[in-house]
Amino acid sequence: MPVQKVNDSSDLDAKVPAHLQRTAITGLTVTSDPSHRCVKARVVHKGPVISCAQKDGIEMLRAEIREEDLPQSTTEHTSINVIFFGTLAKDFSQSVRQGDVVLLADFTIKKSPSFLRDKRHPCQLEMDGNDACVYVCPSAAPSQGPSCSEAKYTYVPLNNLKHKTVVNVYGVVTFFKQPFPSKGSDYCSTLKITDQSDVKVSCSIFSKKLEDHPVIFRVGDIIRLHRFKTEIFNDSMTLLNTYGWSAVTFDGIIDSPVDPRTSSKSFHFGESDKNTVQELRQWAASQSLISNDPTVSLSSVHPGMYFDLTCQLLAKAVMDSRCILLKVWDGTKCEHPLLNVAVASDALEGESTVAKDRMNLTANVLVYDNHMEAAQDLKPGTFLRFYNLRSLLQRAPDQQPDQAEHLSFHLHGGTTYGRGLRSLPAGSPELQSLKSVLENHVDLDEYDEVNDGTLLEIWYTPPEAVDGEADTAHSYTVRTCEHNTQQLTLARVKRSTPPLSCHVRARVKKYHPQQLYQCLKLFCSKCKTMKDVPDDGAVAKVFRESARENQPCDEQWAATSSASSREAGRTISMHISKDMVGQSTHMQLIFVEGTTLDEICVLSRDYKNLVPVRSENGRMALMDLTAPFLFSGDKRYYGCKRCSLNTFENHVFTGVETYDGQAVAEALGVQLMRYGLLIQFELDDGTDTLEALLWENAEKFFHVSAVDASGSQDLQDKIQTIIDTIQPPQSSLEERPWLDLCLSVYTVKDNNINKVCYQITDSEIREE
DNA sequence: GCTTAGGTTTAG
Repeated sequence: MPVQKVNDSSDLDAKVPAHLQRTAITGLTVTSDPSHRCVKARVVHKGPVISCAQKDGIEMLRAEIREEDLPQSTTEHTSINVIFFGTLAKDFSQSVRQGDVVLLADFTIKKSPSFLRDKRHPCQLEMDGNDACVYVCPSAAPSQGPSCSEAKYTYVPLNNLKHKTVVNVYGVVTFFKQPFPSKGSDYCSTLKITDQSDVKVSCSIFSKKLEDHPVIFRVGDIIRLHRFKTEIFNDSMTLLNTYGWSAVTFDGIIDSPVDPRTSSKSFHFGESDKNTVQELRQWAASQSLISNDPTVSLSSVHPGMYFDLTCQLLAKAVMDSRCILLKVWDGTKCEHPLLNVAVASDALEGESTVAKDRMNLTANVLVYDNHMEAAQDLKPGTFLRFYNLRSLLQRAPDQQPDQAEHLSFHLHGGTTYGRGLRSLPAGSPELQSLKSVLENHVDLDEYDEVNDGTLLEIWYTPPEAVDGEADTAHSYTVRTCEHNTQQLTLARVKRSTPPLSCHVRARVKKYHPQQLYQCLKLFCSKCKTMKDVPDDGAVAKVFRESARENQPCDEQWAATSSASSREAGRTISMHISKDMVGQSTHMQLIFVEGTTLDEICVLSRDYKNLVPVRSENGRMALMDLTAPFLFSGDKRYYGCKRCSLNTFENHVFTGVETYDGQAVAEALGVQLMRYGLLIQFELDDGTDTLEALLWENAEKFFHVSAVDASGSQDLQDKIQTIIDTIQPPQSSLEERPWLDLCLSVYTVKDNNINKVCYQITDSEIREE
């Protein structure tokens, strides 16, 4: 039943239903039977509508009413607190002003929890929206309070606080701790605020509900406190929240929108508040408290610092009962190598950080003890801020003494210096610059995709027993990774869930291809096509077909010389750009037409860079891309048939000192296919066997460049020699050397079926 | 229902 209005105080008496009996406030006791009673009194205080923490956030409002028709002698317990709940609280807030006379019926009588403090009345009245009824007679004299329905608040400057009063204040936060569990029943926020008076006041806020605590992001935020009581502690004025309190915060950035941050559903906020906030922002900007901001980006972190870090969560993992790992970034590159922390892949929640790890962008933050509670709730993608984060140089357990130490980050237990963390809403104005930095890194995801063969996540698990010999015997390979992961048996690796990275020690049981020249592959980084290097028979056929019935082409830009071949009717032509005439043959890019494969091979002994071409309606065109598009000394460069445009746009290479496959490919509209080495090893460590690819890491593994190997028998022999060492012909498995390998376990989609693959990464042949 | 904290560094 809503609040009902009457025009005159005497009408209130008329409204009293016949069955109700008017009762004096002074006479109310806890044992009074409330039924059939009503009270009539003047509203002397009306509080704001607040949400009641103890009653599941139900709206409530507290008012104080005073009995007026009293004998002179009566002075005790003349006023009483009334609590309105639910819709009645809101209705009362809107319809009743301080100074109005009200008639209340169908209340319940409870013991007053604040009687010892306010000495008002041993009881309080509680009015529930469903049953209770309120009649109000608006006061004729508006002088009792402001004309608006909301009470107007006055704010006391911090240098004018008087002991034992309840006040409203505004201030700039100069220190704060995130809410932490007190030794009592509540969470406690402690903060220090200041204002234009330059007086600093400490403040403690107790509340069971975390969400009721002030939402402070950084020093410099503006805070408004309502109904805080003043107390002297250690000769200093302090503020403590008291019944009906509220806290509202704003960011301290000048000219940013004045957006109140609060969990309170109903709070007063008007034009004068806006002004106060803006004045405090202006004043704070001139104070040193802002310039002492401890916020630091990853790019300027140094070892041993305590600092605040604003960042985005990429992934997280619980390490043990007292530690949780948060992998974060802020888009800036750290000057010091960053420590990667070992994690069980099935315990890691969030995206892969491989690409960012490689670029030294991922900070691994170990969050301890009391901070785990806040860290556990964070979802990957969330923006967050660490307060009083510690950076330390650390040596990874398997790290060589001569390698640079890595930077680790610890959010130690405890709350001193405001140590803690909290999430930041994505729309927060102070996140805008961070977000634009992160957006500049979108290409990283593509990078990740290209390198999906090394979806490296670090694996941590107690090692299984590996047989003694394997543990200590000399290894023919050495791992070059810097992460710290335990060595696993192959059996354990096969039981694991990808993606993960691990260390294994195994022998080569078999390898494929047995004909090693077949391990040389061509790979298109654009469409990911991989193919064998065409054999000479196939290439020779393309040359023969192009040369047949070929009429030399005629291009304005080219100087051409032609000669008859041994075969009747076939002309061999060589074209060079006219502005290159007279240059050394090593500096010239020569377009060759009408030759056989054998002939261009002979020519390439004397001419460094040859592009085989044919004529198409008199114009120069590239040959079918089964053939190389460039012969450069011993090397042949191939283009991707799918991705090349063959635009032949820029045949002019003026001033180019050296040609490489990439530069020529770009000029001709060809998508270069890169050389790679691909070998599959069947590994065996006695517990199990598995097929591991050597692909992305193959050049490092053999210390051989694939493109160089393509034109060098010596380098191909070198690869053969290495293979013959790790798997000597006719040897038994036991005779073969052990290999220490870093292994990446990942899945690929093959015909829509997820297939687990193993790839050897970060491992090299030991060069004695 | 009352108390809690009251800034000042973990030690992984």
